[in-house]
Amino acid sequence: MSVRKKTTIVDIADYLGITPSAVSKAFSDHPRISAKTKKAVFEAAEKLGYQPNYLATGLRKGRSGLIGVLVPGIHLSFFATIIKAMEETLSEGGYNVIIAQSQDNYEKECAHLEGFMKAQVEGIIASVALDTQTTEHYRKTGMRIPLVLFDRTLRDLEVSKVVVDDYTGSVKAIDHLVSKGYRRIAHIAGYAHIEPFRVRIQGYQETVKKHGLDLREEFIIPCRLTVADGIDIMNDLLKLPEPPDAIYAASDLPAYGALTVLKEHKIRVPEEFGVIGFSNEVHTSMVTPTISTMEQHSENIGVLAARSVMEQLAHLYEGKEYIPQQNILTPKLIVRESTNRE
Amino acid sequence: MSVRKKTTIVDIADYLGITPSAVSKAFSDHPRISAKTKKAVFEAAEKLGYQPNYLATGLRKGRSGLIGVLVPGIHLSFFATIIKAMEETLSEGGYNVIIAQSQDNYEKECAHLEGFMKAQVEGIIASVALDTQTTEHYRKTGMRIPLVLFDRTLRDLEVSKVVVDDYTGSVKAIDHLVSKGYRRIAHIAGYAHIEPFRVRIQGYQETVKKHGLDLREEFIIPCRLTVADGIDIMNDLLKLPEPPDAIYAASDLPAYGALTVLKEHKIRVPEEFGVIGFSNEVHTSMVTPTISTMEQHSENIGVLAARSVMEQLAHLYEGKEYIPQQNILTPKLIVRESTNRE
DNA sequence: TTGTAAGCGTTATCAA
DNA sequence: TTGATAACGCTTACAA
Repeated sequence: MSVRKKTTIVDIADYLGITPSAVSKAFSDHPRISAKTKKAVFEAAEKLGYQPNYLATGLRKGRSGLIGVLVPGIHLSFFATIIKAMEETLSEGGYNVIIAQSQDNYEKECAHLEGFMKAQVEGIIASVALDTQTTEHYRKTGMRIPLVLFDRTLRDLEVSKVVVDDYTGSVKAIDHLVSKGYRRIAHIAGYAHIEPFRVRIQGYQETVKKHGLDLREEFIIPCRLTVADGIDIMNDLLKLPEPPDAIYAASDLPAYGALTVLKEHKIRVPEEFGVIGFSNEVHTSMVTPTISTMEQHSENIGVLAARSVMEQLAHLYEGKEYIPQQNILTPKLIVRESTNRE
Repeated sequence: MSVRKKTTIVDIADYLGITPSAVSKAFSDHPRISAKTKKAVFEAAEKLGYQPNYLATGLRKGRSGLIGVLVPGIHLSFFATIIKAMEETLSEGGYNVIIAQSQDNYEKECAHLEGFMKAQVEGIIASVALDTQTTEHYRKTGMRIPLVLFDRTLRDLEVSKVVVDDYTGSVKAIDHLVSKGYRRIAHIAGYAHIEPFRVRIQGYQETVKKHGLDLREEFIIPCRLTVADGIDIMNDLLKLPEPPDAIYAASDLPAYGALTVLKEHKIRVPEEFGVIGFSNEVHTSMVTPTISTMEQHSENIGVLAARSVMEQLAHLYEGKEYIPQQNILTPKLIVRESTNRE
């Protein structure tokens, strides 16, 4: 743990009897520096254990090489998978990734956004907290540096977005349930102020109507989409005078919760009751019965969002204008046991 | 996306007709600066939308405020949970977290370690890649800045570590299986050059011997601990002239893989065959039958590792020596259906 | 209580 | 082809 001083370009310069500026040029492969000097510099760097100091470079160039990634929480496999892909893509692009979690809390979201700005991140990729009702903080940062929102986006914010086509997702889910003969379909929903959940609800409503089924108020239950929520809601639904015969959950977690309740009540899935989730979380293919769901291509989302910031940055540094882009992925229905009857 | 210039302390100084140094002192709550000036500075900062530039501060103070976290992959819920806790703890301590993934690849591990040094991280928390057979790169970084290894540690590296008592974990797992009457226990193992896996193997061997059961070479199968590995290995085991009647897997992923094979073969779990995993991954409590496992307290690991770097850093900046610490957590047996017979 | 000035490690501009 | 110099934004002795 010795705090021996780091070697700098000055050390290399002294060592070789040249100036720091020559060394700097050698490293950046400046055209007007002799091959001989370059070689000498590289060797000296190796020998002295030189590591460039990104803080200094960043300060001088006005570029930190940092991208901030803000998500509700890393423990959710959906976000974990996306971050994994983002980190890989950004890292290949030469960026370092700094990560923060809002824990679905608005204040934390603001604080971390500020922290990112202080750290001089060049761009931000974010998925908004459930508690967030206002767009101001994102608008402010989006005006200063490239901002890409994914999955949990805000409707009236004109920034680049990477989302799945949630409307189509709902349509596919409901169409599927109906094709399997389910008629009284309830929706365990997310909060409508967050884009994807609003759209999923809308898709659910319109598709249910399309099939001529009646649209019941009590069949749409917004929640925080946890396993516990799924359990509570399913219990409540079963107590209704006319309970549903299927649920479409906006996330796989409450879908699983609902499933456990059905099992407890010895209601056979899929024979008597259908269950479909959203996201294709790992557990959906592991549980019994396996849960039908919508694949969201999380890896893709990560890669696209990462590319999107990097593109914006590239444009910016070339002095070009950058127009916010929408990347919309089509979700894919994955039929598993929980709906596959007949 | 306007690139309007950022406001600096100079802007604030000019605005107030004072000097940048006074502004700087006001922000750092310097004792010898008037309350009036401080107030004026804060108001001006607010008004002008000032954000301190951490690159500049970092360069000047020789502290970046960055901690590097290097893990094999974020998608594994074990690591995701740990990172979640780390980020929260470090963020409370005023640090930003930069994340990188080795993808269990030695070269990537080295590259990211170097990247961290260039980014001037103040400390590093890491869990080593499966492919890593040498300690040199970690030793080198550990000599320059505080390094904390967790879970996947290296034996002959004297740095701070946060691990679970893997030996005890094995003992508890085997004792439990034996108490349930299983006698021919196989071990789906990790690679022995990584500490926790070596120790788990050792614990397995000695406990099996302790119970007077015979220790078969073909009952210890090292692998990369994926679901697929679990499937392949279970298939192979069933082909043995004398197959095992239980498996103890060093991870919950292959444990699940093995389980699917057993189900396919209509071998009843736990009646005819016992399965126990390690880590208490989410899926273990969701699948049928639920899988017995060892709780590793991943959140705790994250918090402890985070605190450990911060402590080392604190000591360092106070000029004190810091002695590497070992944090050893005791794993807890979680009995579920997959072993709970009789 | 505040100002002056140097410096953290790099790079860009200009001059040699 | 290389060197001198200033600057990026901030902190910190030291001076006033």
